Amino acid sequence: MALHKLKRITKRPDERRADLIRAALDVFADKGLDDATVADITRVAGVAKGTFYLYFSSKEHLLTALRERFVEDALEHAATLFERVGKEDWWGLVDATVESSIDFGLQHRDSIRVFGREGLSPKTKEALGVAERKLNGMFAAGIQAGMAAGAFQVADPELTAVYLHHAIDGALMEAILFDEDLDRDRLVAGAKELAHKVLAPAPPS
Amino acid sequence: MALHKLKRITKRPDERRADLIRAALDVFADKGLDDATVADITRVAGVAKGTFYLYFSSKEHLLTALRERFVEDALEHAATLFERVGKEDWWGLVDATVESSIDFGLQHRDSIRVFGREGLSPKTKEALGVAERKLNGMFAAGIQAGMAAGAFQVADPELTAVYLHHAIDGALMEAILFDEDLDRDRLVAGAKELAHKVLAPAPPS
Amino acid sequence: MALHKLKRITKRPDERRADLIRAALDVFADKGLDDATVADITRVAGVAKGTFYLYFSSKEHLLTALRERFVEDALEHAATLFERVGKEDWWGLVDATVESSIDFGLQHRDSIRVFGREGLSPKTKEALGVAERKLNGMFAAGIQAGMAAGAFQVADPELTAVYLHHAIDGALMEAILFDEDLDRDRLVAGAKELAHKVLAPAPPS
Amino acid sequence: MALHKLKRITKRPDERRADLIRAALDVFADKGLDDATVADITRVAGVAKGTFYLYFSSKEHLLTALRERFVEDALEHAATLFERVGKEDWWGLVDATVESSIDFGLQHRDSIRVFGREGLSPKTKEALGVAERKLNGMFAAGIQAGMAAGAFQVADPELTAVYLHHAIDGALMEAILFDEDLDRDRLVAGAKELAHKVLAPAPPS
DNA sequence: GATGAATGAGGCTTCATTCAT
DNA sequence: CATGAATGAAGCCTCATTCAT
Repeated sequence: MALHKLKRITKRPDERRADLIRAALDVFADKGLDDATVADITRVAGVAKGTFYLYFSSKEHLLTALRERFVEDALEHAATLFERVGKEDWWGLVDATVESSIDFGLQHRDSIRVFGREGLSPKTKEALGVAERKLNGMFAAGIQAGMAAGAFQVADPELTAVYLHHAIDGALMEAILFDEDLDRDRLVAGAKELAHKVLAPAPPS
Repeated sequence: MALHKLKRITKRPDERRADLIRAALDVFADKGLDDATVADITRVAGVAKGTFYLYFSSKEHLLTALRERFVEDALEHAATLFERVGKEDWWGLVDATVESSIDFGLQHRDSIRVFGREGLSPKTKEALGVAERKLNGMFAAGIQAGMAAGAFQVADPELTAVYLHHAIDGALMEAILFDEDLDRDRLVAGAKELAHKVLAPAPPS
Repeated sequence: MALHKLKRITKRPDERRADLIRAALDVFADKGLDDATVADITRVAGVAKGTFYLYFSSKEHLLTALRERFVEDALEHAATLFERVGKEDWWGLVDATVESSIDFGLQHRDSIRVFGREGLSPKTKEALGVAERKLNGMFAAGIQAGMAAGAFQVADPELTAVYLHHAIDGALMEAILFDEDLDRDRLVAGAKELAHKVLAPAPPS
Repeated sequence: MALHKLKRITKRPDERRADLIRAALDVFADKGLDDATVADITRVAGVAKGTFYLYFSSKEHLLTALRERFVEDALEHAATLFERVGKEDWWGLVDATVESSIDFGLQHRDSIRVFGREGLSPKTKEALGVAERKLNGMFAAGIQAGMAAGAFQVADPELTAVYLHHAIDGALMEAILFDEDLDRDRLVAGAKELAHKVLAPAPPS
């Protein structure tokens, strides 16, 4: 009678869940949010299709979970940086922010691959747009603080925050997506130079 | 109540085709490439589903056609700018390039909404990646020419091209996608300032 | 205003109709009844799609027309042969029947290609089945007449008619469908030999 | 009244697969290869439409599977017969071959109904044509062996194989398709008589 | 917990037929 | 008479989700 269903490994729920998330990130990065199927994910995770629904109530919920985790991480990271505003040397802060942002991106390449790309698609506009705006707000506030302190000088702090953010983010994403072996240090050095030039007060000319 | 069968209207093929392209761009921008259905497009275009296939052999082919048209336009636009390199005042050229790029983006908001967003997704990576690289190459070449002429000074011209490109592109896209009423002039002024600061030789300090 | 719709040739209705029938036979033979589209037919016939419906009220009707014409021809051909029964030498009649049948098939290869093949499919079962039975009946009657006259001798005249009919028909069809250059004389000689052996009285042993 | 959602029944894959094949053969026989829809098949099999694709990747693949199975069976059957060539009494062999062929056809009436009919249509020409030719080759070889042994005598062994094959096959198919109650023994007796007469050496006359 | 067979809504595409020009 | 753009029903196939084991 016994059909000998071999492999029927039971794992701790959080492990299983982690497996599935890892697999999902993999597959999403590889095929895109829409082309990735639940079957793809479970295959990569090495579980049966039904198992997916033991951990996530739908594909959409998994996405939301992933997105939220990523957004939280990003905001937390930004908050950590922001806390240092005013407490230390402005240019050191700029360097630290730039470097830390790039490293944050590199540490989260998986999520970046997924959300950076389709982060602006209609479905996720709302979700990520808000976070994006918060980030921009924090950076803009930092710039303004630096201006108030006489360290920086830009005509339009908010817009500058947006430009710097997209410069670094966009380049990072391009590097992650296309460069097989991207040069982290080159990226960092370039971004620092960029930020310095942009934020520096105009020479007395 | 019944708004059925509003009598069949025949149009010249190029008009119908244009209708469909307009509708497609609309719908794609609205729902995203994958969530947009052929039925959505034909509904917006005011034709029957079968009519779509009189003009495009598949949803995929329409996408390709749209993408190619957009890429061609963008490359042509860049080529036009590039032709002016070396023939005129460098800073005037920078301003013109920045302004023209933003205006190009605004004129093509529809395509930007569609391709800017999902332009880096796995399915279109190949297609748009190549064009992106060409654009970057042209901008980098322009920067190098300016450096050779002693007008600009940057440590890493290629990377600078990438950063500037993404700064302007990203900000433009964000503006197009989120700002109900985006301020073109503010965007242009900010981008000019950005480019000037980034490309200007360091002051003798 | 005038769009200069060039080619708008008007032909005599019967010519047009003949063109369409020729084209249809071609296309049906080439792609099969179901895979052949009305568009295929009109393209081959060199007319617009709408024109088809000026001459046939539907694809089905065209098929019916074709089928009927073919069946009529076949029955008439058989009737002609049958009229000679009893009026002449039995073996000469056999030879003439065999030869004439093969030649009839070769002259109608187009129809054979179409109807021989799908003639037994559910849709046409009724239509061609009846004709087939009539033909068999006539051949069987001929054989019985020959037996009554002492010329032939078979155990089961009806079944023999069926066997002979399929032998010749099947081989002919196979030749038409697969043999690039089928040897009509070889086919005829073989069929005559076959018929003679089958109908000849058993030797006194 | 409502016969909806009769609770989902899970079966062993091979059973389900067999159900679907049975249903497919039924439906194909009933409506023809092209007019049969996947929905027809699943309705007869008593499953949802999607279930079909759990077992066959497309309608076309199912057809291929069915066809291959049938061709294999037929070739194997012929091979079995052919092995006996030369090892036993020639006329006994003829009788056995004829009888076995008819019985094979009757056992496979389902497939015959489907493939016999549309076996020569353009789409399957290639697939079945090759097998047909192989079969003919084997029968021709058998006849030639019998001639070499002095048992048979025909002018054109290859052509004779073709004629005999089509005589029996065609009659069998006609019987299967049209005769509600076909008389197997009559068919066998007639075919034996036919084969004997055709293969027998001419009387010294 | 885990499995994977089963489901069915919904998307893409074809093509016989219609109809305004 | 002739055209060919337009229609929409109908077929194939995918995949998120459910459920019996």
